[in-house]
Amino acid sequence: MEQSLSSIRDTHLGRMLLKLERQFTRQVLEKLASDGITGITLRHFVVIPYVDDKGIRATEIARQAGVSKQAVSKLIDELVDNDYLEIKADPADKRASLVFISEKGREFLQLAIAHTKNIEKKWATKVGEKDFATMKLAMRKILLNDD
Amino acid sequence: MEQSLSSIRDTHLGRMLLKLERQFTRQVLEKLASDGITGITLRHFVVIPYVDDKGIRATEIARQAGVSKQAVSKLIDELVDNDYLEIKADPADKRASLVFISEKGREFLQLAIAHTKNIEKKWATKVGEKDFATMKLAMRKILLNDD
DNA sequence: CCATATAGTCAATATGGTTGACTATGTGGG
DNA sequence: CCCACATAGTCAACCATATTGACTATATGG
Repeated sequence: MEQSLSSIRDTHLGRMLLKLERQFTRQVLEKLASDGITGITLRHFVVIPYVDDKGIRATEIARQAGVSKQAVSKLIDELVDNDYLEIKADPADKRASLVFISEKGREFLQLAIAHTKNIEKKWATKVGEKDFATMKLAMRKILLNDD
Repeated sequence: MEQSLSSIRDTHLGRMLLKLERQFTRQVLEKLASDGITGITLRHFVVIPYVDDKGIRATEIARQAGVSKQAVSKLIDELVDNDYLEIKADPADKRASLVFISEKGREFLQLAIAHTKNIEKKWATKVGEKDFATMKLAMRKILLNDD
């Protein structure tokens, strides 16, 4: 039993995933904070990756991201309040708005991507480039076709 | 920019970690639910791995797990209510209680460990045993010595 | 034996999400 | 043409999970 408990504590995959995610998130946010980026957290990345230059509806983001439209609506509001996104009326549908990324949003994205890559690089150094690449590929494969 | 956005969407490490963790958690909980296990969720695993046969104090779990003692206290209460844990007065300190795992708790643990291993096995099959092992080892290494 | 630290609880608050009800607008079939 | 029904988005209520602060009871070292 002791054996079982300690094996859960040390190598339980679920907890490792959780801890790594928190660590990664925290480090990215710290870097962004030191750039003076405010009013944004990583939860906003539920929305951001779905925004493109053609404009997208809140409902569409909600559907694709798998969260409620109310949650997406709130995230968009916050991002608009901080000038990272812009919304325009959808000419094709008076009920809808289209979400676009702003200039400030693009700048923020460049920073976020750079920090993300730096932290990945740091981690890659810890475990070796090759094994790190294997790890990421394995993760992607699992996500690609798991029930 | 499109390139950047889509690269974030598809391979951003933070989101992969988050999604994998949720997927793993959900699957374990589904399995446990189909065993008739109730009143327990994976957040209780913040507490469970620290319980051993010698008994442990709530405060000590909180310290080691890095969460508030209030949060741990609530988790323990729930686990005790559902008979997965037992608490006894600490003979050495009248302020304190010691947390032990119950018989029901041991049975639950066996199931949880089995399901965890099965899901890991399923994932290992998807990416290959060798790469899966590399992935887990890499994750452990990163957790071991990251700031 | 008192000053201070510690174990644990209760309450208030923060955060981040959900579901439900609603308004306004769009759309397809009689 | 228009009505029934679907859809975009908002507002409000609620829920889950954690935090911090204030408190009580007990321990302990100078």
